[in-house]
Amino acid sequence: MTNPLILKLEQRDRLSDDEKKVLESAITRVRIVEADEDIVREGDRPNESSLLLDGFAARYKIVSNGRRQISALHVPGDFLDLHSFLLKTMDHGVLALTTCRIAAVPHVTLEKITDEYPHLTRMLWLNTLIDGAIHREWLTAMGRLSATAHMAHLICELYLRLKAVGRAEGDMVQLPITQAELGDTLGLSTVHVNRVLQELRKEGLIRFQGDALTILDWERLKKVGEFTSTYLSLQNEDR
Amino acid sequence: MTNPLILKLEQRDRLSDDEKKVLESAITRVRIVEADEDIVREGDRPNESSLLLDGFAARYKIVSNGRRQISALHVPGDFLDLHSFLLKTMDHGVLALTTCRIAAVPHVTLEKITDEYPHLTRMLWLNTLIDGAIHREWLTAMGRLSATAHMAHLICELYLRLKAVGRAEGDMVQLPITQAELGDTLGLSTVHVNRVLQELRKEGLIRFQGDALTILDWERLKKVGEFTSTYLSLQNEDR
DNA sequence: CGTTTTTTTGAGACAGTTCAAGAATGGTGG
DNA sequence: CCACCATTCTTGAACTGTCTCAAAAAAACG
Repeated sequence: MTNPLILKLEQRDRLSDDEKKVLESAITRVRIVEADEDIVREGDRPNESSLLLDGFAARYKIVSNGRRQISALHVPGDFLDLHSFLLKTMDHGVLALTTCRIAAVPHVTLEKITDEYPHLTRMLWLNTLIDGAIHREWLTAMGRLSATAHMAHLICELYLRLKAVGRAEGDMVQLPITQAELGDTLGLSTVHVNRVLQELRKEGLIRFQGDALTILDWERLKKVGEFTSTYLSLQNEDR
Repeated sequence: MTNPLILKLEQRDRLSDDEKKVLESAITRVRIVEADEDIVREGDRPNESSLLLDGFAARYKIVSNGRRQISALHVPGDFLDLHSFLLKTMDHGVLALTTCRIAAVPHVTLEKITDEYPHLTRMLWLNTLIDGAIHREWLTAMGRLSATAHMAHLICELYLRLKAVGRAEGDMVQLPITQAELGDTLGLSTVHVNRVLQELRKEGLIRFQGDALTILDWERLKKVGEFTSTYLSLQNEDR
């Protein structure tokens, strides 16, 4: 099975065989993290970055009253904390939402890549820029969309991101995320998440039973969520 | 007057004289953009990135009902769209909030830097990573803090960012931003922004008359806004 | 100084929250 | 493979933070 990071990057630009080899060999070890365990903790100063090979993970912060905000949801092929290479101190924790298979890429290796492989460096930089673009999109959805639109938007995004790494089966994706976790992502209460999902179901836009999320009406879902995929940079071009 | 970008980066790591020279000479032209004008538009594919030398600017998106969300506020020394170097297509617009002095850095020059100056490349990458860290912090504030706490948080952040590029005079900074713009930043209505500001004033935390924002009680303001500055990466270390 | 923009105030409306409890699911050990 | 326990989902009802609309006061601008 091919490395989902390479799959992800090759969607955005061509990688040379040499670059792919460098990426493959950048991985020192692969570990398993069980659901609900921390992968990295806020305040940590990692000397390696974690690449998600399998499973779902989330970046999160806890605020004073114990409430939690998820600032990113991650699917296979995503780096969970590539930014710790240069930011040094983690400004948030990263949590496994399901059992996760995680590859470690030492920061010394990343430094070497920046010294010797300019194009590959740009591709890794791009990877973090896409994270940023998603953050901006979430900010807009959170600040200016209704709860229902926001949820529709998130579903559109996750569907496309999963599809882009080969994790969609037709209109269906496995999305093992609880409504409480969705609430922490959207900044909503669990109760309201439940009502919003019911609305999307009643409208015939999605089916969501167990972990199986099915898109029933893509066009209308996109419209409800005011979704345009530009920010995901799914275009292949010279970078 | 020294380039505020160099001031900003030197706060995070040492720059060699050579690197500083490269940065200085990366600028092709400087232009003035008047308040309320677009600096870059959503959908643009710029072949240069804009560096803010003077003034205030904002990244924003417009949603269907005409409402606007500001996803970033920029102060001198900030790149407004360094990410367009690799993302290619702008996923948001950038607007001048005041008269702005803007330097253009061609993408071909940035490409050359990534080819030849690894450490400088990492510093530019870092710059975009800090943008991302701010996005995450805003997401948390927006999703899980009260309007008052969110406002206090934003004020703490802007004060520190302005101070970091030498734009604070003691406890005071010039902040020429309207309450409507603050609302678009926080995801609030103008009316509510007004009430929240009154509360912060009544509590003796800030003074805000005209454009002059004064921090009257930093410790208490930080506490109200649940503010910790880690995410701004104000530490000088090897990157 | 008149005009526009921004700030401030009041009052009613509503989207989303909280609390509480019951129903459905899913995983686990015997 | 079933029975049990824990988690997750669902529902109802009261509550509240923030919004909307509208209009006056103040400030900024040319």
